Amino acid sequence: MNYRLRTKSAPRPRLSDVAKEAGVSLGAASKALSHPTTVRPNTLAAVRKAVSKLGYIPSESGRALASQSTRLVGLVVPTINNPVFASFIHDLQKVLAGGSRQLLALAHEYDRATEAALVERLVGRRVDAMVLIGTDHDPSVIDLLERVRLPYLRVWSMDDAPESGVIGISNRNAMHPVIKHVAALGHRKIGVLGGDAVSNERTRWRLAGIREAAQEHHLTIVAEEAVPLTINGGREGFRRLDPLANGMTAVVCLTDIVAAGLLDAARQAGLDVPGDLSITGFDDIELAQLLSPPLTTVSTPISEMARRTGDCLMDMLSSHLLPRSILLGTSLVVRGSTGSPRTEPI
Amino acid sequence: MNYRLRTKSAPRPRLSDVAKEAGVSLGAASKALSHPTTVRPNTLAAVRKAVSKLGYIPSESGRALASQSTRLVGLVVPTINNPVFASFIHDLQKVLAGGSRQLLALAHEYDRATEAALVERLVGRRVDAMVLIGTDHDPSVIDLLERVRLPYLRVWSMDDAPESGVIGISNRNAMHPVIKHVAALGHRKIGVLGGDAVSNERTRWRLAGIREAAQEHHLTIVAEEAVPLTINGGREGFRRLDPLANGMTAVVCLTDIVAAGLLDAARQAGLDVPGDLSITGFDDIELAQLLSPPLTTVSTPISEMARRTGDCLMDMLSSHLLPRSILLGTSLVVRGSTGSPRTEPI
DNA sequence: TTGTAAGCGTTATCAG
DNA sequence: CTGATAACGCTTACAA
Repeated sequence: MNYRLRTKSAPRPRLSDVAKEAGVSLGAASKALSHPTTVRPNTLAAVRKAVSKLGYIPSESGRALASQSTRLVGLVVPTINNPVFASFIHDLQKVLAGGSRQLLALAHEYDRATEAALVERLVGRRVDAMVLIGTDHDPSVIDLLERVRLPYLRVWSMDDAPESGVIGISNRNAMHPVIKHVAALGHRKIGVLGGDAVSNERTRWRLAGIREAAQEHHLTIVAEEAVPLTINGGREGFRRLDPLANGMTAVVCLTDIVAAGLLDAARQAGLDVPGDLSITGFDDIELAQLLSPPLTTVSTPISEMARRTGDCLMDMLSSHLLPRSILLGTSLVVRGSTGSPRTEPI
Repeated sequence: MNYRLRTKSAPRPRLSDVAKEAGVSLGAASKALSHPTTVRPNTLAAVRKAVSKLGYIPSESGRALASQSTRLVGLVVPTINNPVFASFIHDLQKVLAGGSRQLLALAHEYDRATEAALVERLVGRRVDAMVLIGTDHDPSVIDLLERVRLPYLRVWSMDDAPESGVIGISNRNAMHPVIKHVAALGHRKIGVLGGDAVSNERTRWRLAGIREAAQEHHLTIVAEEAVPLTINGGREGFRRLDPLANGMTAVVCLTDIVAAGLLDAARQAGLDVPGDLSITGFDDIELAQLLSPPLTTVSTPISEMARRTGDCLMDMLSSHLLPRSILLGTSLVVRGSTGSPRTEPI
């Protein structure tokens, strides 16, 4: 710390300065900038000239207060530090930019109370609309949103199939092809590795789908472990499941990240994948195809989800209509991490 | 689209409603909320009670206009869809949240003009401070920031070693250990794969470091290719370099992502890594250790960068002092993707 | 300590 | 089409 940063801070030009410079009234200047077609070309030109001469940049704060619109959309995600959410944010932001709105994204780190607090912050910021991940939230969250009548969308999961305001996949249904695939390869005893079912609805629904399908295909779920949804969580999961010792020939993971960690630990332990152990993931992040062997996983339409979320938001904001829910599809991507179990020991 | 979203929109309570409910003046209510210690306990209690009764949530718009502070920090990154920037955002946000500020992050997608436009948007939002990636920007960006006297920090690269306001690594120096390592393994002819040196200063400085070090260690750079900094860019890079045909035994990549793509393409082509080709990356993202073979790369202190950036921002905002620049260290992480070149054909 | 009142920088209404 | 003028919701001297 050494140099002084601001001295007297020459005040930034405001709209009234522009108006004065252009020789028009405040109102005319305002209209010239926000509704250029409703003023005379003369006026418009004069205002524009004054703007560039003064280097005027309109204050969104003032504008927000007067117009009751911040042009900000709030988003609360579990974490930004996860490729699925990062790319969702990235894509959504791109759509919103087209409508000259910006995305204010906050991370709750898988904590319900934090999520509720962040939503309140965003309400305080007077965002024009809000996007939440999933449909399972602290009751206070939805209460608040309804009370202040803030348009909101829930995305990612559509398992409980609400009629409107949700855009997402069926986590439950998404697991069926996975289990079918694993069963078809001849596996009979599997393990499952996911997040915390209590706090994570995606884990919960995927688990539900697995159980249904396992029953249908006469697969035995030897163990279900919950770990942090990180690489290290996956490694930890390998230790906890100890697949070989417990007779599993396949582990179904509820995210690619966790699968990557599990795969790493399995190979460190000298297992052959898929010879000794088959592994599946969920999300189909870029990493999945780069692993050795590349990961069999479920592809989720994140970009499309982002695009449709953006479109819906724009619609909601202009029409004040609540959009009908949208169910997006998923698909099984079979790669090298799954195969038939060895019938004989090596 | 079917249900009506808002009806008459009951107006949200404002501070004057709270004041009325609490039986105090507007000013007192304001002070009770923003400077709780400066009012009588009685008043404070009454205001708080009114707040919760009415479900009052202060408007940041109003507050921003009156206090001339949005509690928002602007950040412009190349892309959010890249683990290094995603985790930087995540970590920085966490630090800022501690100071009850929020991060508004925008992506310019490696386009200088877009970056300039985004900075102007953020200035329009009246963010309290701004963070830019790198020191190489359109002149208009810095001009604007200086003109409006907005505190800003530049992070990531510190190659041109400015005295203040920059937090980052030396990309140039970071490459020396890589080249030394490659040379020590016995390589003599290498290829280099990075982004576009014209628009990407990180690529430029890393390239500079490689050239210096290559000369020093008597390595020949057979080819330098510029590709998009994506997995597919890396794959494309493999085709363009065609390392074996051109006599290279190692390719030095300027980011892990690109290295991952190159590695994938190399293995697809049947090459043995590192037997036929050694590969190095840069960043040490999580992916690096999961590849097969795991990637030799340069570890960058992203979390520390984020933490120090956050701390500096807080300091700048409270003290109005421009922080002295900070140079952070990097380190070579040797893993399995580098080894001695085969002296004989197989 | 508390109340009063003057902004903060726009937009929007409503006469001219 | 333009120009006053009143909001918008809050902070902050200043006075009481």
